[in-house]
Amino acid sequence: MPTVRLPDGATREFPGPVTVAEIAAAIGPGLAKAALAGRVDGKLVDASFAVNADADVAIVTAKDPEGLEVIRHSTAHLLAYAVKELFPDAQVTIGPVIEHGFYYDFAYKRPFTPDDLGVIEKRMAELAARNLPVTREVWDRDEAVAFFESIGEKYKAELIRAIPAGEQVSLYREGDFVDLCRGPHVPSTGHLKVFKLMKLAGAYWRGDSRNEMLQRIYGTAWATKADQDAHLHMLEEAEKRDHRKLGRQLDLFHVQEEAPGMVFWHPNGWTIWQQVEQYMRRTLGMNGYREVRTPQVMDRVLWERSGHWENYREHMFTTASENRDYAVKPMNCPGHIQIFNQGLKSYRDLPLRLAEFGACHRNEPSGALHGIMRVRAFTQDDAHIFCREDQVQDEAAAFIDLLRRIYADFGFHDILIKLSTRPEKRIGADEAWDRAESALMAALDAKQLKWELNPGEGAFYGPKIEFSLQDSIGRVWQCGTLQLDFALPGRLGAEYVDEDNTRKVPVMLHRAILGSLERFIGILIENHAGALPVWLAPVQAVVLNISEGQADYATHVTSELRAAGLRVESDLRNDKITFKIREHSLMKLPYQLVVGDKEVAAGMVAVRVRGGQDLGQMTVADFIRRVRSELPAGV
RNA sequence: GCCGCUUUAGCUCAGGGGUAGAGCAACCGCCUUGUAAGCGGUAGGUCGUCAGUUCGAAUCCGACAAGCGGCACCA
Repeated sequence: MPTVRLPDGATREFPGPVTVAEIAAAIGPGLAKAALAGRVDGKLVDASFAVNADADVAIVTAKDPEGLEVIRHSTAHLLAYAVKELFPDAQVTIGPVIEHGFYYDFAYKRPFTPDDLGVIEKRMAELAARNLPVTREVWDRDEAVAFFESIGEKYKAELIRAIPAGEQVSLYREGDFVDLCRGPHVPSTGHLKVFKLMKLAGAYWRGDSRNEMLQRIYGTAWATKADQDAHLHMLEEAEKRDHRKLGRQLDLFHVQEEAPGMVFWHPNGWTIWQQVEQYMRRTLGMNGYREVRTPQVMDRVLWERSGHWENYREHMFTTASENRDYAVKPMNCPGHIQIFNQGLKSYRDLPLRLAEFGACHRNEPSGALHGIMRVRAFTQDDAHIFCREDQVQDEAAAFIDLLRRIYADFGFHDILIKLSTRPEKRIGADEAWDRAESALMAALDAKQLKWELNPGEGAFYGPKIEFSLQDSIGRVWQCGTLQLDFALPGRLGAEYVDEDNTRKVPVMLHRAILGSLERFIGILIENHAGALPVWLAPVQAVVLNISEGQADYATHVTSELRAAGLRVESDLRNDKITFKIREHSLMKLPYQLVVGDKEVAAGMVAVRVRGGQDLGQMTVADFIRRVRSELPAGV
């Protein structure tokens, strides 16, 4: 006589064992139809799961987040079913739920084509329309291995073999298709109504590049058509923000075949860069950093001492001259240590903060390159803080404050923080790791910041904090980093004289806020969809004359604004004002200043804001005040 | 690096074994213009590169390169 307690607190008694589906039916026919799965004492189960003792039970429908997951998971199975029907000798592997959908990896003798995708999707729709029941079976592990081997599914057999012997495994059957799966799944394929296959890709078996490559099919699935349409619409919007597309449209930069992974910055793009760099330079200067510059190319011997030659050789561009080998720097730290090493340092010199807009080259694998986000030549807002161990916490705290102020100036307020602690392979004594990790934690906790622990993910030379920001469409970008380094200063011979007149090796903090400027500017472009805030916009305003008669006045206004430090162009072309406005609107300029005979007579400008709002006439001085009022406090 | 796809005019793209097409941009005229495209004309490409099949290749085959989507990588 199980008593079932529902989420609203109501209880119901049943005469004997009762399935989740039956409970739903007892509550109402609408819920019975909508029931996809159940939650029994917190555990997600199939609708067919029998409750035979008192329990908390919730009916899971497409409206619940778990329900949507079940739909996506079952749609992945439906995909595998359709593929097996169409391509019987394809082998199935895994098909998990991911954000917005699912994927399924197959092994097949020939690549799937985009045409196949359409055929598969059609078959999926047919199988869904047949509303085939999806049933759960429990098998003995060894029998399951034997079964999958007998039907030629060697990947599945391998997966099950990894499960401890003697355990039972669950299989799900729909029509002629049987798959190993933990479940739960929808009760029948008819619940799978809204899905779309999105793309084909290669993926390594078990995620290991030493293994063979499988073919992955990505799909999206939703509870309602409207949800899916909204998702597809969001993808279109994201595509419009693509920095590669906007980079061309707004004439910011280009890349070309002869320099893969390296950016040609055009005047507009370089202006953005300069705004970012100069802002960072000012801000670092106000926060106790000294800027330096170190060589691009240094002798192999130095890279051998730093350990790079041994560990990161494939990622370094090298060159040779007069029997000497050189490498183009992939990082700035060895160079900064050379500067630290010039002249004996005292503990009184610490902390010493050396900053560099360091142009680095890393020979990234060709497949990793992506627009200006992942490149081979990039510039970091890099700095290294040399300090005593007892200064780490204060330095970390000051860095976190600085980082948050800078992100806020760029309009990013949602920051995600992860602390990565000692990995298995590491150098340095455990006591040093204890102290370093707790110093970083203390610095975070002192700010009352929320952070996540990433155990074992630190660098071999020290723990680190990673800072990610969230953009206007919710995407997360890891930009900032703070890494403790116990190793490199010692390797490269850095030391200082401490209070007790003994020589000690300083602790070094590697830190960056924006990360790579290339990538950060890419993020800014996508975040703002190209419509950069006034302080970053390459051209802040354009002065447009209506007809030739106002050309002199327009030129005069332009030079007045430039004298005030604004980035202003004039457009005196002999075109209709509507045409010129359209062009500059497409270029996403923050302001367009229209001057006709009325403005000349009044000594004013008619101000049009990006987006179309007409502010009417104002004086040039008022316009300058308005623009200045829009700059962030830190700029 | 691996799998798949793509590469035609400055841009966006159509075409497809018989020596290339549109729109926009550019250039030249006309129009002197009031808040997102005025009108007319001209010019522009050895169809990514190399090699093959063919009487003939931008088109078919192959190699390479770059880009794109993933995977792996991201010190």
